[in-house]
Amino acid sequence: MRDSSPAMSPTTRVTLKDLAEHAGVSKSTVSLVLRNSPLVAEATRATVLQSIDALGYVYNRGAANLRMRRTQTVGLVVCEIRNPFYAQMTAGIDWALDEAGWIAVMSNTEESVDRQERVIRRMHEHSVDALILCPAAGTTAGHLDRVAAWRLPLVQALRHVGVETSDYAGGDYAQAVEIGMRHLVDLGHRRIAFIGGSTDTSAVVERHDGFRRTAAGYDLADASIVPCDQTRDGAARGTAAWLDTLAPADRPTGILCYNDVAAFGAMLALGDRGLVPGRDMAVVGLDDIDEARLWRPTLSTLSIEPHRIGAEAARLALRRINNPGAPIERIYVPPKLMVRDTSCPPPAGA
Amino acid sequence: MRDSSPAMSPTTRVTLKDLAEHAGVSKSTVSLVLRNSPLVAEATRATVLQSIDALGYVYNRGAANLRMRRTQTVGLVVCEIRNPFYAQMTAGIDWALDEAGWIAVMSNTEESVDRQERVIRRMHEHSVDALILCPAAGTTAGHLDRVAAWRLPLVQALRHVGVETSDYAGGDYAQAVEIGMRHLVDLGHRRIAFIGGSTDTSAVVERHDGFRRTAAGYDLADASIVPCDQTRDGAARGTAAWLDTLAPADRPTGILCYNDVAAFGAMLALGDRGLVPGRDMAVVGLDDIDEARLWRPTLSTLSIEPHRIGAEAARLALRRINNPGAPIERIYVPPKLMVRDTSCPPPAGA
DNA sequence: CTAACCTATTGGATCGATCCAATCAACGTC
DNA sequence: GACGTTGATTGGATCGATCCAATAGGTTAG
Repeated sequence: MRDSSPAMSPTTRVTLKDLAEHAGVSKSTVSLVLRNSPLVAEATRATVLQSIDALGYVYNRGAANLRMRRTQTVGLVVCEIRNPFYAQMTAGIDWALDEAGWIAVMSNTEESVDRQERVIRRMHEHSVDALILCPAAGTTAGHLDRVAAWRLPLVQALRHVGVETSDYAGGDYAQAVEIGMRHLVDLGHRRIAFIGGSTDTSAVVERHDGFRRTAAGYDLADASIVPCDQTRDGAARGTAAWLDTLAPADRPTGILCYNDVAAFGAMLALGDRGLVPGRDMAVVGLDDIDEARLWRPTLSTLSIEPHRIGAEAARLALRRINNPGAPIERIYVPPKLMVRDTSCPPPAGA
Repeated sequence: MRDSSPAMSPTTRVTLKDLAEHAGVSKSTVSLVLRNSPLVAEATRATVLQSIDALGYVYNRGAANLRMRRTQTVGLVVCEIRNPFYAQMTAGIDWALDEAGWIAVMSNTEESVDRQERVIRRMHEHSVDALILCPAAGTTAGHLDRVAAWRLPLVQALRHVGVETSDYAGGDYAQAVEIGMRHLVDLGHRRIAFIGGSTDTSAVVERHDGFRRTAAGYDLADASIVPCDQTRDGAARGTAAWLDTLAPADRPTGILCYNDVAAFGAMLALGDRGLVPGRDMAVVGLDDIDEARLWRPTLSTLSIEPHRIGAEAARLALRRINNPGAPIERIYVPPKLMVRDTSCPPPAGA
């Protein structure tokens, strides 16, 4: 729809007042039409709607926001958008906001707390109605007090620092480990190892504990944890060193890995020792990154569904905007098992 | 900094008027201090600054924007944020905007033109000062007319539909092909093939033409194009079928691929035929995705530097906001050659 | 005929900043 | 002592919407 009134001033925007004059009603009435209030008569509404597209009017949300104290925007602060995980989550948030007619003001912190503090303040200056935050590494609960003092609704996503004071949507890693373990047990494995995790961050502790707890519920011959860095190289070296300490008969028949990247590292080490993943040893990853289904052999893993987590986070944000006093809500999206090539029963000999 | 005035009303925000009363000056003066105008006396400025943090004042950009007709926001419309390429570009845009004190209103279109139209309008309603757009597949020049009619500054990034009417920042694919070719020639190769590209989209034509043009400049024994789908599987099948038609002596000694994903597919086909990439045949990709440096053998490729392209796009947007009448600017970021394991001279026999 | 009660519409105040012309104080000059 | 000049400050209009109390017309009831 091009602007059909060529006489219209090029520099200034068409306003509600212009519409009112053109339609021969008051600007209050025009405003009611814009918000499709049931108060206006059908005939009047039609006239106004005609004027709207005759003049090519565009709603000025900024002006409305000043009066309404609502911007229909949500601030989204991501710790690292280049990480496909967070990109997926971002897509999920954007999808859910778009459905509701909202839009996100976004910023990437690159894991810098300073930058995070800066953009959060900037977002508050822009009066976002809520904040969805993946806290940068090093964020403390104290940093979030400021947001609370502003009474700015906050939802943490995928990561959190203290889940007591704000809504949260994330993946259920403990359950993921549990499902992965059950999958291996169901395939007949009784000697299972967990590869990866050397620090004592919450992410590591959660998985190790999950592994130990689940292992205790089954009658296993072995359930050791191989601590190592959860990078490709770290897992490759860690797995290699550990395998070399074991007699073939003592080797586990299935391994569960900290994440998919670690799983690829572990598979490298297996390959070097002539062990074929999915035949000589079952391997299960965690995350379901793209490579998991694209490489050969395809990797069995647990999907954390970051897209869905993002959609849930957006839902929580909108909920809290509409009901600031609602009780804190925490959502742990259940993981989904993706069975692929590296799933197999224990080899016949074992 | 917690709010130090506990008596302050919890529901309403501190305004410039409150500051004025607290500091005993007029709101005009406070406004001047906020924009650090040289007009105010040093002593007055100090008093006002004290009041600012005594009351925990936060600037209301929405209100200012109504008067100034500037929001200090840029709309960012991405065709698919889950594609790491666009995620990188997004990070670059965000980085450059943050440096300048601006912020992005972001939305992902998932390649839907409808959704794109919707969010662009929404962004205009929010009065973004400029728009950075990676057009969704299927976008026509006509779609962009509306933006032009609104006089909303537009920058296209990474993709474009008609580069005549708006600023643009993207990668130089033709030059990338040229550099890749020269790299192979410098290594001693005289039989070179190009793998991938079956449609006649601009992206394919640009690369095929670049390949032919560059090939013509060298004295090569062979420079064939192997058209096939640029997916992993497509390139694997295409490469396999093509190799099987050739006598070993007629085989090229180096291949250049449509992109890294196609390169991985081609390497799969090579491996199946007992050819080791980086020893029996040189392979060069294009894009430099993460997998290129993470998998074994590591893949030589050309980096398109999407992060830098994003930063350039942001720069163009800010430039045009400040100078709407400036001439159209088009930026083609030069590709960077990443030499890795798959680079090698032709095998001794050839 | 008037009161009561809908339904549809409206004028003017308001949100929180900026902008501009006007004012005020202080000082030097003739 | 009147006047111009410079520097600092201010009141009030303004941006473009919403909100609210007021009102105009029309119908029905008593």
